[in-house]
Amino acid sequence: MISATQTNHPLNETDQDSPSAIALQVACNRLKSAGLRITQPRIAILEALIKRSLPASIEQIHAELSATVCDLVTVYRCLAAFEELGLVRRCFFHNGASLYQIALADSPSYHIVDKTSNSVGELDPELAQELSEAMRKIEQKLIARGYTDVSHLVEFFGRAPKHPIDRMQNGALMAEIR
Amino acid sequence: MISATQTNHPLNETDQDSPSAIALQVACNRLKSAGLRITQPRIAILEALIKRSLPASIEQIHAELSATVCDLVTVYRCLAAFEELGLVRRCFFHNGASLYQIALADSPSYHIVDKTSNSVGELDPELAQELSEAMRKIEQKLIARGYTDVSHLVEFFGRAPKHPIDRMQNGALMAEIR
DNA sequence: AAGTTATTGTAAACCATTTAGATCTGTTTA
DNA sequence: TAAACAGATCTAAATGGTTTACAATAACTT
Repeated sequence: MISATQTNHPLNETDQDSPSAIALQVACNRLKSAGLRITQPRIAILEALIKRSLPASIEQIHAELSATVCDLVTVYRCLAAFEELGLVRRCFFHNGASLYQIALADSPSYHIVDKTSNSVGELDPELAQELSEAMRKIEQKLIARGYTDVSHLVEFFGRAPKHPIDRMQNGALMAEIR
Repeated sequence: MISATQTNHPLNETDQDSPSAIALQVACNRLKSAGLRITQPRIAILEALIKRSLPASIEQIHAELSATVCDLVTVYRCLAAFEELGLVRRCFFHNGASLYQIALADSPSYHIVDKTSNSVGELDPELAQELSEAMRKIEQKLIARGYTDVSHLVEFFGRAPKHPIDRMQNGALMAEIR
C-alpha cells in the first residue's frame, strides 16, 4: 500500500512496491488461505527465500535470519509446511541434504550441483523447459495408469569448469551452499 | 536345484551356467580388474543383488544375507565400492535412504516409488529409453560447457492404484522396501 | 607357507532431521 | 478489548541412516 513511486518515502525500509514485497504478500496470502498463521519466523524465512531466489540449505536459511528470529527446528517445520503448500520447491544437495527454493508461480527449475565448489546453479530456461516437458509427459502416463500424488525429483551433478568465464557463459545463476 | 537337466551335473547347486552365475562371474571379474579382493561378503552381496535385480535398501540386502555372512557396516562399504566401479546403480527411497540395484551392462533404469506400499517399480523400457535420451542430451550440453564428472538423479514418486490388476498392467516389476 | 595389505568387525561418532512436552502467540470470539 | 482456543515455537532429546577409528582378520602375492 502507500506507494506510488518507490521514491518519496524517506525512511522507507520496507519498500511496499518492490517485487520482493509483493512476493511476500502473495506468499502470506497463500499461508492464510491454507489456514496457517502468519508468524514472525515465517515472514522472516519467506523473506530470506525470496531474497535469495536460488535453493538454500536449512542451516543457511537459519543463519540468514537475524539471530533472534527463531530456532533451527522452526525453520525445518516451516519449510516442511511451505513445501506442502507448494510455496517452496525442494531439491537436493549432493550429500543428500535438502535445499529449498521459493516457488511462486514460475515454472519448475532444475539444478546442477557443482561438487567442487559446493554451489548450485539453475539449468537455463530452454533446457529446463524441455526437461519439464519430458517429465510431465511421463507423469501423465503414470497418472493415466492410476497413480496419484505423482511427483518427481531431478538433479544434475558435476564439476564446473575452472574458469569463471566459462561459468558465466552458462548464463546460470550460482549460489554457494555452506 | 538338482534341476532337471539344465545340464547333467547331479548335485550342482551352484548352477554354473545360469544367468545369475554368469552375472556373478562378470561382477567378480570387474572387482578383480579394479584391484579389489573377492571376499565372502562381497560375493554374498552380489548374489543378493543379482537375485533381486530391483533396487534394495542396505538393511534389506543385509537381512537377506545368511545371518553370519557380514556386518551391516560391511554392506555399506561394499555398496559404496561397487557404486564407484559402476557395478551397482544407486537411487533413492522417498525418505531419502539409498537403494542399490545391480547394473551389469543394461541401460539405466528409472524408478517410481510407491509411497503407499513402500515399493519400488521400474519405469517400462520405452519410457525409460525416452527419458534416458532427454537426460543424456542435457548432460551433453553440460559437458560441452566444460562440466566434468557429470551425473544425474531422477526419481518418480506417487501412490499406486489400489487394484493389483492395474498395477499388473504397468508391466513393471515391483519390490517392497522393508 | 609366510608376509603384506586390503577388508572386516565392533563400537562409537556424526549429521540431518524429527519428536515430545511445555510454553508462547496469532487469531477468533464474546 | 480481553479472554480463550488452537496453532506455532522452544528446548532438549531421540532417531535413523551413514561414516569413522582402530584393532583383528582373511585375500592375494611371493
